Amino acid sequence: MSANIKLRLPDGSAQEHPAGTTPLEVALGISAGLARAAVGALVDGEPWDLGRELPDGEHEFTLVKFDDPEGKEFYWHTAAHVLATAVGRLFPEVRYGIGPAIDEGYYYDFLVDKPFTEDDLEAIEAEMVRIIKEDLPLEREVVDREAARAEMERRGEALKVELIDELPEDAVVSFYRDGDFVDLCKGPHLPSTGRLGVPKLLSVAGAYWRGDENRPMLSRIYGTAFPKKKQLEAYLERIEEAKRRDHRKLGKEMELFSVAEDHGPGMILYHPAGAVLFHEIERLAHAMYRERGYRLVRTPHIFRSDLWRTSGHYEHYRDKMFFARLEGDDADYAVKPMNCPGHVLIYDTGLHSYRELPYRIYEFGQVYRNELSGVLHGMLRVRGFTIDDAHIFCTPEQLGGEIEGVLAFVRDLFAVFGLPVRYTLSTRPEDSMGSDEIWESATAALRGALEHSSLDYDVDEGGGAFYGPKIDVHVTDALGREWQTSTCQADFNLPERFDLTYVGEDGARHRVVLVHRAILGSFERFIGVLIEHFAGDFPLWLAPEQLRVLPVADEFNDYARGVAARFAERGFRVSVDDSNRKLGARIAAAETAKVRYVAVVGAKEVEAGDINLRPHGEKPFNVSLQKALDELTRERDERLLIGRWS
RNA sequence: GCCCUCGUAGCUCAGUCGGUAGAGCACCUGCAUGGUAAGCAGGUGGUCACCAGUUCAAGUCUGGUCGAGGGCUCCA
Repeated sequence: MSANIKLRLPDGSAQEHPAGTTPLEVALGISAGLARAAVGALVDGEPWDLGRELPDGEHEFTLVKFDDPEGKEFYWHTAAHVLATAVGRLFPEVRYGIGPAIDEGYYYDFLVDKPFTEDDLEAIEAEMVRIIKEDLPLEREVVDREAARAEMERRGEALKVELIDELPEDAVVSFYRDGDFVDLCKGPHLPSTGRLGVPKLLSVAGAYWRGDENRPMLSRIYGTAFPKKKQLEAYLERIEEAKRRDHRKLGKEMELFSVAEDHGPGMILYHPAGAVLFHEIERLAHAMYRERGYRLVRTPHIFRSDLWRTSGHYEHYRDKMFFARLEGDDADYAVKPMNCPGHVLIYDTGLHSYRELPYRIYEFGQVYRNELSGVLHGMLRVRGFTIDDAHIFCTPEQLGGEIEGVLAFVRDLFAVFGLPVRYTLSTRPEDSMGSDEIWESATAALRGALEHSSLDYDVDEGGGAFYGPKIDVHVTDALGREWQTSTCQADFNLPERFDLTYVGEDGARHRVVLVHRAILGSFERFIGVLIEHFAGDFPLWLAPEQLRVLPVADEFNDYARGVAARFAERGFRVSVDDSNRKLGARIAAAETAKVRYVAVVGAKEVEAGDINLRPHGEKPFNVSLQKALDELTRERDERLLIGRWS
C-alpha cells in the first residue's frame, strides 16, 4: 500500500499513512490513552474531526485534547448539539437557531411558542445524559448548497435557511447528524456523543435572533460540560468564588454605596466609606491631570436644547437624554449626557493662537443617560455617573502626539491599581455624521498612535461614537464580563459644527481638531471594578478604614486613644474600638469589615511603648509606634499595592 | 425595552394544602473586664414591594404596576 499522507507532528517527528486514514487512527497508533483523550485534530491549523479522513499530501498535524483551547471548543460545540438533540426529543415543535461554544461552555437558541423555564432544565439535562449513554455517532456530511437549503426548508427551519443564504459563495456546506438531529454546522465534533462526560445546564435567557431587538426573541439555554465530575465541581466552585467578589454584595456588606431602587434606579448613593474611595481616586486623578498639562474647568448640568441641536446630540443621542422644562417658559432644557458641548463653549469664548495649543481642559463632570432598565448593573452600568472628562483642542499636526500622550496616561493610571486592560479600536458606526475623508484620517491617527505605542489591540468595526472613531480600554469584572473604562476619540465633526478655529503662524484662522478622552471612564464603573479586583481588600491608601485600635481592657483606653491620635495627626482614617466585647470578637469584627490594620494595645504595649499590629488577614507582631507610623505613612503615600507587612 | 427568575425584619433567608409571621446575624438593655476570628441572657424590630381581583379567609392564587438578578451575535 502506498503512503499518500505525510504528517509532521508538533514534536518534529514525521509519519506516513495510507490514503483515507483518520486522525483517530493516527492517535491509536501512538497510544490508546491519547486516542481516548483526543477530541479532535488540527490539520495545517484547520480544525478536523477525529473520524474524518485526512486529505492526501503533506500536512502539519496536531492532536487536540480537552485541555487545549481548541479542544474545549470542539467539546462544547458537540455538547451544544447534544443539548439541541435532547430538546428536539422532548419538544418536537421547536425550531433551531444557533448553538456555538463560548468561553466557558455553550448555548443553543430555540424558537418556541412558550419560552423554556429553569424547571425545564432538569428534564433536558437528563435527556442529554441519556444521549451520551447511547453513544450516538456524529456524522459529517458535505451537501450541495441548494440541497441543504431545500432540506432545511422542508424541515421548516427558516432560521437555518437564512444562515445558508448568508454563507459566502465558495463555502463548503456541511451537516452533522446525531440520531434524529441534523444541524447545519461546519464542525468539527467529537466522533460520538459517548465521548462527552458530565453535562450541566446553567440557565435560560431570552435572546434576540442575531442580537437584533427587531427580530424574534429566541429561548436560549446556557450550559457547560466537562470530562470529569471533579472538573465540573471546580468550575461551579469558581463561579461561587466570583459571586463572593461581586461589588454589589461587597458594596452592601462594607456599606460603600446603595441604590434607592424605587426612587432613582441606576443612581449611586455613596455612603461614607464609599465616598472615601471616590475622594481618594479623585485626588490621585487631579494630581495626574495637573502633571500632564490639563487645566480644571466646571460646567453646568443643563443647557438649552439649541446647544444639543448644534452638537448633534439631539439628532443622534436623544433617546438617552433627560429633558427639563421650566414652568411658564418655552425654553426646553436638556440634562447633559456628555461634557463636550460645555467644554467647547469654553474654548469658543475667545481667539486662540497656535501658541496656546494643545489646549487641554478637564472636569470630573456628572452626566445622566437614560440607559434601558434591563442593562442597569450595580455601579457598572448606571444612569448617573461622573466622567473624568477632558477635551484637547489641537492642530492636526499635534493629533498623533496627543493621542500617544493619552495612551501613556492610561498605562500610568492603571499601573497604580495593577489592573490589566485590553485595547480596542472602534470604527465608523451606521448612525454617524461627517464625511468619509474625515473619518478615515481620524481612524488613521488613532491606529498610528496604537502602533507607535506598541500596544496590542482588537478592531470593533462600527463601534465608534457618532462623531468620531475611538480607542477604548476594557477591564474585566469578577465574573469575566468586560466593561469599557478609558476612551480616546478623535473628532473632526464638532469643530465644524461649532466653527472652532485657532489663529495659525500665518495669521489666518484654521480648523481645530478635538480629542475627547476619559481615563478612568466613569468613577462609578471604575470603583465597581476596583471593588471586585481587590475583593474589597483595598490597598492602604484607598481603604475606607486604615487602622482600628483595640484596647485589651478599659484601663488601656487612654493609651489606645493616644495611639489613634498619633495616626490621625498624619491624616490616617483611624478609629478606636473600646466597645464592651471580648478582644476576639472585636478582632473578628475588624477582619470582617476588612480594616487594613488592627493595633492591639494592653499592658505589654504600654510598658514597651509599642503596638501589636495585625495586618488584615495576617499574623500579628509587635512594633514600635514610631516605626509603624513611618512605615504606614510610606505605604499610603506611595500608594503601594502590597505593603511591607501586608 | 424584550425573555426567564425573583421581591417576607437593617442583612441573609425559612414560611407545608390559602387559616392573621419565624430563625440566625445586626441593633438595644443587663451580666461578664477580656491578649488575637465571634461570652451569656433578655428585648426592640414586619402595611410580607405597591395596586386591584378571587375567597368566609391571601405572604401564599390571578391580573397589573414598580424594582432587582441573569441574558439579549463569543456568529453554522
